[in-house]
Amino acid sequence: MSLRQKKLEITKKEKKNLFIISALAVFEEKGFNNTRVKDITKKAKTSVGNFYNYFKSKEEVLEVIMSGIAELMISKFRELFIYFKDNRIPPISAVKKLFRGYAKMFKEKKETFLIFFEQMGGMDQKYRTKRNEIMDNFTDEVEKIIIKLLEYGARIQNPKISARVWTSTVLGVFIWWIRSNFELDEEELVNNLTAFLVRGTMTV
Amino acid sequence: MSLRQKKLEITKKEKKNLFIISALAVFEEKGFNNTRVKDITKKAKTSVGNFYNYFKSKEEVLEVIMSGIAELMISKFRELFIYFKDNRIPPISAVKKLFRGYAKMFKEKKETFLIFFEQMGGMDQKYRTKRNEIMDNFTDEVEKIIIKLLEYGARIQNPKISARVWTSTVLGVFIWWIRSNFELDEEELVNNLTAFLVRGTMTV
Amino acid sequence: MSLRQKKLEITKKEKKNLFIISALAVFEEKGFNNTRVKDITKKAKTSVGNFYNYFKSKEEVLEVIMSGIAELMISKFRELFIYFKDNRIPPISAVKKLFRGYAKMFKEKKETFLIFFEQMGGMDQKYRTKRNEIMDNFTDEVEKIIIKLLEYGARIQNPKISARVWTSTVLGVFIWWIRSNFELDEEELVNNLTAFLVRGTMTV
Amino acid sequence: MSLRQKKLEITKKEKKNLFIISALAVFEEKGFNNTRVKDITKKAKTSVGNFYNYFKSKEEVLEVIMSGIAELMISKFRELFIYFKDNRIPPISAVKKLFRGYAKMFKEKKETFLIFFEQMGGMDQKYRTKRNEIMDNFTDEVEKIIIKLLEYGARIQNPKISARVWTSTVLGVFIWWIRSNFELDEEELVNNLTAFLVRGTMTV
DNA sequence: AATGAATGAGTGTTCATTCAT
DNA sequence: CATGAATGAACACTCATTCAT
Repeated sequence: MSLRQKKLEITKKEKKNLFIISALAVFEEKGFNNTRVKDITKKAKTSVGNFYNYFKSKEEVLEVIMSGIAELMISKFRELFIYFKDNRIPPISAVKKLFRGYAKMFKEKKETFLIFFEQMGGMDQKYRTKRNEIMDNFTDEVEKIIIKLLEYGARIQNPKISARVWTSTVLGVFIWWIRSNFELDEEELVNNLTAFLVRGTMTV
Repeated sequence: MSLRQKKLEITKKEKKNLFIISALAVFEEKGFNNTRVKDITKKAKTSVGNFYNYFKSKEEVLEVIMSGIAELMISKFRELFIYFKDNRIPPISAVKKLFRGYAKMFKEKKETFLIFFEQMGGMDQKYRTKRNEIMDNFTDEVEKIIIKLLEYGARIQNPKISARVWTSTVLGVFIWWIRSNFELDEEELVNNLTAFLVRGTMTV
Repeated sequence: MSLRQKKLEITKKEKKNLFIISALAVFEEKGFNNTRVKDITKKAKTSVGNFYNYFKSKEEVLEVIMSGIAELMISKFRELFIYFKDNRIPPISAVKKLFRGYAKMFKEKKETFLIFFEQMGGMDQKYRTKRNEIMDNFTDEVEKIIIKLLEYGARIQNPKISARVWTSTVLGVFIWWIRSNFELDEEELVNNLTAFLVRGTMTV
Repeated sequence: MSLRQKKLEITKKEKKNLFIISALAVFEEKGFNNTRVKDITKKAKTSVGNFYNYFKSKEEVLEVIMSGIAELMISKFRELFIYFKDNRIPPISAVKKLFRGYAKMFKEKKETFLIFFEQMGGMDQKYRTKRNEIMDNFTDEVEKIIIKLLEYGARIQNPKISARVWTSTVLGVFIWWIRSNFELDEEELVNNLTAFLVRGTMTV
């Protein structure tokens, strides 16, 4: 690949990204179904036709966004799960660190998460299935935390249910936090969530 | 009003209900945006035109459904909150009774709740706002439980956040339960949820 | 035909007439195309279905109305043309008498005439043709006046054109009179119209 | 604005005009209400969707046409009224010149005028009101002729009525002329009309 | 690559007419 | 005769996608 080609490649990627960012903003405002391709291109300050030089359909943008989410949620998790492996960090602190990492991520990608959690269900079967898959995968990962916690306390709950509770709680609370425009102090939120989930899961 | 008119009135209400039930089933399957009025009338075994004798638009059915949900969630809550006022019932039992009541309701109205939680966000601003209002109202009610619980234990959490945690957890878990086709045993779900939330909220 | 049958016949005719009157009122207000059968039956205080016991279509009412107009215009003309045959009445007075008769008729049947002149053209080919036929027939009759007048003065105009001028003028002015809600005094209108048309047609 | 943009601008105006011309032809044939947007685009050899790149509704084409008419009638009048101001031209000749100008205009814009006079009444309240306004404005202008004529003869008529008579007569006769497919010789029509109206209005 | 006019299948809604009661 | 719910064909308008420039 020549230097010239590489440059073009980069510009192309940047342009594609611009479309994604524009799409996210509009989807968030109007919802996927009520967003016109023209709305996206207007925000990206280009023409409708040009959009189709980068994506083969309106749905494709969404798919790109969604794949990003799926990957992000899992990779972030793995990145943060490392704290649980470090025996010098008590598990509660590890949970806190994990939640702090997630809080940061939600803050940065708020539109993406809003679309994922609020809108994806309203699309069609295909997306609902995809969404549930992503949630299930995430719940599987979360189960690892539960198991780690159990090494420190007596289990009293079905770990599957616990994991589901964690997922529902964390995501539900973070989404509410986004919607409230991050009104509540991040540290307070993280502390409460940690205390709540850890205490709910463990017993003395 | 004559007897004949009364009868007609009843039939009309039943017919309207049939449309609502049919609409619910199709919305759940295809999503609101991908549902054609024809799909609804086909399921109701009648003609497209006739639909418009009962509703002035496709959106109106949704609005009727949504108003029903809002009312149902709150009225059910008030009906079940009575247990907290009876001093002979320990609060944990009261919570369990409440969850049992909700489990029953979610089971009966599963399509309605799926549409409410999964699809309403994907529609437009109007519906998102409405959904958030309903959730906020519900959270306000839930706060009453938290306050009741606090009479029995030491508060360690912001009750607003606690209420939000309860709402997110309960709804998230029940929706998952619906989607899993009620795989998990109801009693186990109720017990786990209760233990989790009560323990998470209270401290000895 | 038995007495009972005769009575029924009468009631039927009256009912039909009620529909026609109601239709006229609504057509005049909303225009034929924007009138719903329901509007007509509402005004007639009966049900949609019942309308079809008397007319086989919405168009049929219009046709009945139009036939009435055609007949009325010509029969009125013949009734009033009698003055021209009475040699004791000077032609100018005869014209005045004719216009007075027409003024009365337009006043009584204002809705009918408004529909005929203002709306019939906007319907389809069929009605435009019908309307033109009616106008042409009427113009043919009017030519008889021109000819009578010519016996009293020198002709300077093509009598076909004169007749057309008379028709256009008389109908145009009367329609304007109806629309202005008969603001102008009837006698003044008749006098002016007469002076105008007679003088325009005749020469000393 | 670049050269390219200017060219596009011109093409766009031409295209819009093509739609108007096509619409006129179809409206005239089928009537506004019986014209399908598809009929218009078929005549313009383009697609339904494209129509909506130029007009926001079927009604808008009509409105554009109507505004054109209103303007045309008045501007033509003002253009031709100049003859009345030139004292070397006798008023009868001025009237003739004016009618000649109108005859030409009616010939060129026959579809437009047919739609205006024959169909506009059958639409709804809005259009009837608009039509009457246009007619009233025109009648106001016509009154100026009457007043000019009065400088040459004795007034015997209410000038308001006279103006209305002129409007009704001229328009009625010209419309009939259009419908008869311009059978009658233009010069004869103009002469007759002039003689008729001038003589009807003036007195020795 | 960029533009925006052109395409046309698709959908909510209306309403004349029918029909069971 | 009367009622008004039921029918379904018809139509205005939308918008993702294509294509000529």
